Amino acid sequence: MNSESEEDYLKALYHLQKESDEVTTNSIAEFLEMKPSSVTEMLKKLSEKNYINYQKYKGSSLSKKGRVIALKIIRKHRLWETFLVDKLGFGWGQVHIIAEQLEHIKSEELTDRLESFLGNPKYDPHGDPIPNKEGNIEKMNQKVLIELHELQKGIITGVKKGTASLLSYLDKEKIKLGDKIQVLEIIEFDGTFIVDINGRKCTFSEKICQNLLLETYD
Amino acid sequence: MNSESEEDYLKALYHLQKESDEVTTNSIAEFLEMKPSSVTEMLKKLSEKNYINYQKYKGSSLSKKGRVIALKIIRKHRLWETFLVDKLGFGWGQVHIIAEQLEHIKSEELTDRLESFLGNPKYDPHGDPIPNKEGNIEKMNQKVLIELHELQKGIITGVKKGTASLLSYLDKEKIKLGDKIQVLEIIEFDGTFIVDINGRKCTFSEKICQNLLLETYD
DNA sequence: TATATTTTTTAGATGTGTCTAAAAAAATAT
DNA sequence: ATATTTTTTTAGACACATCTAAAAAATATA
Repeated sequence: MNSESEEDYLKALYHLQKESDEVTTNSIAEFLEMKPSSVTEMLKKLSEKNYINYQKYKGSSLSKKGRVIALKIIRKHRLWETFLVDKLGFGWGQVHIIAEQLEHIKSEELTDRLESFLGNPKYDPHGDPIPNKEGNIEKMNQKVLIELHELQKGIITGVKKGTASLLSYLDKEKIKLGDKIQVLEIIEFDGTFIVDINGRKCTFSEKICQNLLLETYD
Repeated sequence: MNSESEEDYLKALYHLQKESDEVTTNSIAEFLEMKPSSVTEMLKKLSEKNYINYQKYKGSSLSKKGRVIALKIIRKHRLWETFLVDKLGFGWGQVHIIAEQLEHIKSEELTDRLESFLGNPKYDPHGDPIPNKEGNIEKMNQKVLIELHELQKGIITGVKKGTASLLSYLDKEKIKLGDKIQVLEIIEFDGTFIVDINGRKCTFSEKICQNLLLETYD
């Protein structure tokens, strides 16, 4: 049986791994809002359990076993989000925190029954694919920043074709591929996005938002 | 914010208090399957937080504040049980363990939405009353042992009128009012109940079951 | 390449909730 | 009324997951 903490780390690994195959200790720490030393501790434990491949000072990555566990958590998260929105009438922005608790409830039968109660949905309310019982998931779907709603989170994965200049702008602003981003506010008047990047507040024009690609996560 | 552990203790206090007003440290330990020393520790903490009245070597009892918290947990537990049975098609015996996890999910809005999604039920699938948002609950409903189903749990609260002799029988068997009981198996052939009392296996004839009163709990 | 900086790990501390063993208080029996 | 037993508490230990501060390794820079 795995602790909630372990599950959170595996989920983090999964999301961060979509960006680059080897995940750094610091990026996990930042993602989970923890200190790198705490992450190291946990990485040792997860490695011990053969959930991840980890070598001191090198990065870490999920093992097959670890990925299956991560996908089971993500499956539960997305099913619960679907339940909260479809059945209980919650709004998009509200379901995150609650689903983060519900995803740790342990009962395979519960998950399966929930799935069929929801009509075997293929996508959650944000359009992200729901892994199946076996831990298979549709290829990740990249989104344009402008499609995100308030409070949604993602990882920067690239820019639209022909906008390399945007990359250099981001470079100047010390924003890199793989950075974690959360939409804080969308100004209705001009479509400006106020986002949080690595704890720093940033303002993006509508044009930037139309060209910045990211992978959302829950 | 209270920990799951604190919530479990308050809930235990609530259930045990239905039997006698002052609850002993040992009875809590037995109820929660923990060592008395651990219970003492927690009682000190809960007392510190003004959730219980506690005096060394005397018993403990819920404060008004503590009772409200306990009832909120019980409310959630019974709503989730209703969800599991009514919406997901679980059987009676299966929902306990799952609801014990779900009852700790923290979101008032979730609880309230769930309640209205379920059609504002007044009773859970076992017939136990569901406390309302304000923490009011219908007078506890005492049941006859024979009404219980397999795996259901209760606390012995008395015997039917005119069966004082049953009490002396129970006395001989070292079974007292306030003892925790769980139905392990019901023999269809003759209606015999095999139950667990304080970790000890016991067999009750149908006649005994018709006369033994208890308060069920989840 | 030598030095400085950043990243990662180690060492040791803390808080929570549990345990065991022993001491203290209360209840029971002689 | 005293001795015995039971209950409850205290004292000290441990596991878990976190932290801070310092050391070690890797990376970047001059």
